[in-house]
Amino acid sequence: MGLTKTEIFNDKQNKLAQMMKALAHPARIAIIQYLLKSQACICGDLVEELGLAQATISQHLKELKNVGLIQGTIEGTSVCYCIDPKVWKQYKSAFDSFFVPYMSKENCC
Amino acid sequence: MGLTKTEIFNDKQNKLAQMMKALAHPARIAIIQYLLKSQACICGDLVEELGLAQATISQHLKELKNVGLIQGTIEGTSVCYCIDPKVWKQYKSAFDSFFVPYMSKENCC
DNA sequence: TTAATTGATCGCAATATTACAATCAATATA
DNA sequence: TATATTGATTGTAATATTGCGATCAATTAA
Repeated sequence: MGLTKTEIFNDKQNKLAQMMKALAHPARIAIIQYLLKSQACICGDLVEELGLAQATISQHLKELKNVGLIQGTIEGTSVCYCIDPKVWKQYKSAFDSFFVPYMSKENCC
Repeated sequence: MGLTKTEIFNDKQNKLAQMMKALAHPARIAIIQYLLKSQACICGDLVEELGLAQATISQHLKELKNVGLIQGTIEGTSVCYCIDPKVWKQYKSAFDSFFVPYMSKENCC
């Protein structure tokens, strides 16, 4: 156990859940917000910005990279990270189509 | 360890991460989608709909209840669940304001 | 070449999550 | 009242996540 039964759900559900999971941590939210704001590419001064150890930040960056949300390019000894606009747009539209408006019927709970 | 350092992030970041986490499982995505579609309140025929054990569904429902996304009202022996439109709207707008459009600069990664 | 800087990776410890069988509590039916 | 039905809760096992120190690899500077 401890393992999600992905096989009983459809692709969209699994993908959306994975997207949510990628952002289900304040550090990763903060990283994305930082990259959104400082449009220009940012290397690991995220370590200073957020108050987490370098190894921890590196791990969160890896997770964001794994889902394709960010890219990193090596620049000398440092690595420049930035958001992948294409994937970001995919996320945006996936979330948009999930969050349809909801009106409860009167006869409800 | 194994514990998220919430104190170093701001309220919005923590809250948004928590919202993402609440939906970071295909079963909970499926439950919400089911409740969105069958506007009318639905009890635990979710157990039949999804292929998970009753105890597991109950646990996922509890998590969705904990964040306020759904409500349950007892109706005889069964419990009727439905989405809380107010909270749903809050989620919608929180996600909307996070997913701002992103244009990468040319000089970027 | 040697030393410094940067960031990835490994290994560990602590906690969280997922899933389920078994059981419990409450209501409904016979 | 006795039995069924429904769904919550408990306990347990397996796996995942979070965080960090230590180390490693690559590049840069001296």
